[in-house]
Amino acid sequence: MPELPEVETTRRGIAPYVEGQEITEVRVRHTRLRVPVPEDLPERLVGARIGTLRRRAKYLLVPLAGTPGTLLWHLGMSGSLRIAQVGDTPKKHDHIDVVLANGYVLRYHDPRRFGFVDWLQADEQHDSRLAHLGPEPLSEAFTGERLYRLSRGRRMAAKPFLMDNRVVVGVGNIYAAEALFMAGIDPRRAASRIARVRYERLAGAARDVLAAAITQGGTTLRDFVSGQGEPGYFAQHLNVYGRQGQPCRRCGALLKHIMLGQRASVYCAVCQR
DNA sequence: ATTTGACCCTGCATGC
DNA sequence: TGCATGCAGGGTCAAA
Repeated sequence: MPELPEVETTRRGIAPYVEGQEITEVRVRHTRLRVPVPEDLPERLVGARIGTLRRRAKYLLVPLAGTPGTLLWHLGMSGSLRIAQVGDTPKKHDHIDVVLANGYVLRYHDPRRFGFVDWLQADEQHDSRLAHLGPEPLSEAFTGERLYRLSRGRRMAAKPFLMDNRVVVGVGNIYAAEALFMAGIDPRRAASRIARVRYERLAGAARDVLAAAITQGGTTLRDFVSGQGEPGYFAQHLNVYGRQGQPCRRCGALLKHIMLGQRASVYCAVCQR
């Protein structure tokens, strides 16, 4: 899926086309997403106006202006939201269309259907999906000190620890691998056995790599596209993800590939300790 | 309590 | 060419 930079790229890409627009029609072609599409989606959306889009972790929040209703949209592993024109023929796996008064269509595409769209509980603080999320990685609340404190007594490997949404949100498989490389930390190292100063480096690395990826419009591996259908250009900046067997850009050693928590992990055994 | 593994689903690359 | 296998930007739940 889209990790945080890809969701943020999507939000920025579609916002100019959808914000302030009235919804004139909703077409649901496939209701069986990870969470079934709410049956009342069309009737509640049609006639409503879209407010300012927000993002929390990898969720996109779509408020309906002047009402307490807000859509919670998650792109799963293979989901994308794109701007289409009225009349563009839907392709395979284009599951939902939100037709707007300006002639554009917000179109949801998701081959694997791990994503979903659902109503956010009126109170964001009490929504079970958002309530226990850790801080945004680009916020002041995300610090090396926090990583250090939460890691005490945790035997799990550093990489799955960094990908734990209660620790910090939005860091998925690509950017966890990249941040650990930048910080020189072995992804297998027990979280409890990493010193405070090294966590400060890791927090800084995670912030830097996510910010750089947003600037580049995200990472396109197979199928990620922005709201306007553009790929992201961060893939060419990846140091380790997907580069197993290739030379480390820093020391030249061949990058290793292991599985950690069911996820592929690539790292440099020389630079990461 | 923490941690691991299975699972949701389709598409694609690989190997026989 | 066909078929089987395994893996892919995530998150949730049960079981160990």
